[in-house]
Amino acid sequence: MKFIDVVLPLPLSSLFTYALPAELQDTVRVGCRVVVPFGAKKIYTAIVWEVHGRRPEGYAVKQILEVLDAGPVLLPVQQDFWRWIAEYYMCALGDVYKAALPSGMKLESESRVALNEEYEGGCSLSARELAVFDALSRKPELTLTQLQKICGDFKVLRVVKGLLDKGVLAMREEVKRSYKPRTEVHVRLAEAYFDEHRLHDALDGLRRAAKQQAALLKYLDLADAMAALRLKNPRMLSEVGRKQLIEATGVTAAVCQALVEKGILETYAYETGRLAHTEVADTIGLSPLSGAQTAALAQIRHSFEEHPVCLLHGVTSSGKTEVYIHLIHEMLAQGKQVLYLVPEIALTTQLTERLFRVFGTRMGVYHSKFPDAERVEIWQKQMSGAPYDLVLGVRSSVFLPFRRLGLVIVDEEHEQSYKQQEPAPRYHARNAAILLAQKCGAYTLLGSATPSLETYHNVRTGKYGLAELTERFGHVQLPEVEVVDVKELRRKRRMSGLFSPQLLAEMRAALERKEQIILFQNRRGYAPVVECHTCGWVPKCQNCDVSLTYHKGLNKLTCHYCGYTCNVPVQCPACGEAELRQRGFGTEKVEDEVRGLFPEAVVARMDLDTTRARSAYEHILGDFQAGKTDILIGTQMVTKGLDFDRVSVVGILDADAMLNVPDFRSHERAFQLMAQVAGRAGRRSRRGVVVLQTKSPELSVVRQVVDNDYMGLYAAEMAEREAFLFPPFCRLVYVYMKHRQADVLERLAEGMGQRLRAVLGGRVLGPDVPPVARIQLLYIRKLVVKIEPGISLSVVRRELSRVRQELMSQPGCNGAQVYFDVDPA
DNA sequence: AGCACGCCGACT
DNA sequence: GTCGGCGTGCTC
Repeated sequence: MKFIDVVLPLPLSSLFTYALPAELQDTVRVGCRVVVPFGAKKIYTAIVWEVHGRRPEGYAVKQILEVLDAGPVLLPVQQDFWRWIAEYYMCALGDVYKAALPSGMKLESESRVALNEEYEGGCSLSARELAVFDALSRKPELTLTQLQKICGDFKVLRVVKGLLDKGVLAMREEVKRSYKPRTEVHVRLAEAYFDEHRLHDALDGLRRAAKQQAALLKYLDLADAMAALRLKNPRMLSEVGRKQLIEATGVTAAVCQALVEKGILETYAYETGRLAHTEVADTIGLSPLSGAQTAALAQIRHSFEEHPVCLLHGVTSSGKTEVYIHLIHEMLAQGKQVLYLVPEIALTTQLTERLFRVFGTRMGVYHSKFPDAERVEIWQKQMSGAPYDLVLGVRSSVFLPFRRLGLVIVDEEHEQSYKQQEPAPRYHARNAAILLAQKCGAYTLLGSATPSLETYHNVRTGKYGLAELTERFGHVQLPEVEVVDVKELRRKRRMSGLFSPQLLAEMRAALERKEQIILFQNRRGYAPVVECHTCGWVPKCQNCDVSLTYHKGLNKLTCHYCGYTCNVPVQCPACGEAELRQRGFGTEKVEDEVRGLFPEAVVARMDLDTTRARSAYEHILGDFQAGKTDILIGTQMVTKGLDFDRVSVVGILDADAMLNVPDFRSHERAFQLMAQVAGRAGRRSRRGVVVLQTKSPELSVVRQVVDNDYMGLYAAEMAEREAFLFPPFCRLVYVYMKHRQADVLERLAEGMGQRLRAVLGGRVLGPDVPPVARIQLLYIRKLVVKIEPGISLSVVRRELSRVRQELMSQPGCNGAQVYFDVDPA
């Protein structure tokens, strides 16, 4: 008897054991997907983790229902990788499974209910039961979700159960296959005609049907049929699409249909797949590198001789991409595969097209905005004998299978979007990629103009190698950064709304020269806070502990945490006065003012609100690149990896909004954002200008942005981090606790803090009330655990898990959530 | 995560 | 009295 241990797509850390029916003993292998029953009624797609012969004791083992794959969908190294993620980031293996596979590969069951045909009536039904009965009389079968929608005013499940007991209803579980291969109708010669004589007879018989005869001849031609016929081997026929045949013959579909009805040809479904097959016509070779780029490439190669990880530190617009391309080219020449990671928001057509021109169909793109079916096919292709050699992808593409991984590139390695926040696994794709590469014997190249302190620290301590690009491509100068003291100007009443005279002058000059402008404000909406002029009342979200943001376009107040939306009150509910005023500003207000100040300019705004639609992002960028837009206003979306040749002015409207974030990384992040957006300015012909508006021009970060002084920032920040013990001088684990009731949470958090301090002492700080203390009706508390070097992280993790277990098993903790964020971003 | 079982308030 | 609410614990 054989048994399998499987992973389920649930937040459960243990494996579950199932029995294999005798006929499946040999087909099931580690890494295959199987369908299993779980609990009273659910059915899940599980992954086979181990096949063994040990009968478990203490419970009745269930059998698996189905095997979905002939071979594994997962490589052994990925099993290792999943296990590492689960352990390191302190989550269940099932969480990793959920994040790793595209959802089309995880079928799940859904309950469907219908009237029981054997039911003969006679039961007296309650009003609710009648409602369910009526709904099912009209439709033959409904899912529980559909039924709930129809009978919205009560909990449908309980009623259904009652009716099941009475025999009125029947219920079944249906496994829905969400992934369907894309097919095309193809035609082939029917088997009966696979004989030259019979075929001749058939052709003769079509003498009076010239078009059918022509079509059949055309088919034989397209299918390369003669050789196949001679060797009597139907498998040698080439694939012929029905549409292809009709078009090539120049006839209507009816002609083809007639041949099918005569039984000469037959149709079948041919799986085409969704991935692009077309070879790119103008696949062009590599662009020659500049001297600096060549040197950087040599540094990288050299560095890889000693370190598996190398940082490419290159100023903005220094042409890092071209260096990557040459390196990728070398790797592919060695028969290796390359994974090229980019932040969520940087997957632009610009980059994709450039890579596509060089690597053509050897490259695949893995993006969460693409249809899931496409991601399924990329996964399948990676497991097949002819995988993509290069995958350009976002965070989750570290989970794709690679058999010959030689290099991982993590572009913009400092980007926060590499860290998954919610849900578990809260992994960092850069660090996960480094580990994956290590497991595969591959190299990792990290690229950034503004590396994270952690990475640069690793360079300094000799853990990572370093390559540098210190000049911009084509010797374009870095822009001049002009700092403007907004506080001073306000006092002198010289600000025009959000704009300083300096910024306005630069904008006017740029517009006159037909050059473009980028305005950066890292906050969306019109105003983040609305306030009663008289009593100071502020509208808050009813689910979260945050003020509501005013959106002028919608004329609504919305919560940026839960999406709650309401109308703007006509008068203050606290004091009855009618005058509400706005505090702070977002991109929408910037747009409003710009349109007022420059009515003749073409203005576009790019933030979460204007890029909801799939293609909006590309439209806005495309128009800007084509020069159709004069002024682009945006959040951090405008700071990423784009090269615009016509941008001569960048305005940073409110640096303080970034600098005042209560987080130990706020200055590092503000520097990164400002340096990146400043890097958008600068043309070949003339030096660009950045106007940096702030109320605190004296801050050293501001100085460092002006001087583009990364090393200055690094030194200053490292001193702070060392003095106050923050990464990279220690590791952090945040313990988050959430509960609907504030008092229960308070007790839980205190208990957790005390118990943790008992084992970890002063390394445990808090519990604290985080800046947003309540989200979606859940109150939040946070403990910070600082782990200095030399302390075993695995020991700490074990203690953390133990204490959570202990505390959660105490009564009164019902409904509480406790989770860990390891290496928080 | 779901889902069943089990224990207490407002209704036929 | 029961229907229906939610707290508790298990799922191979």
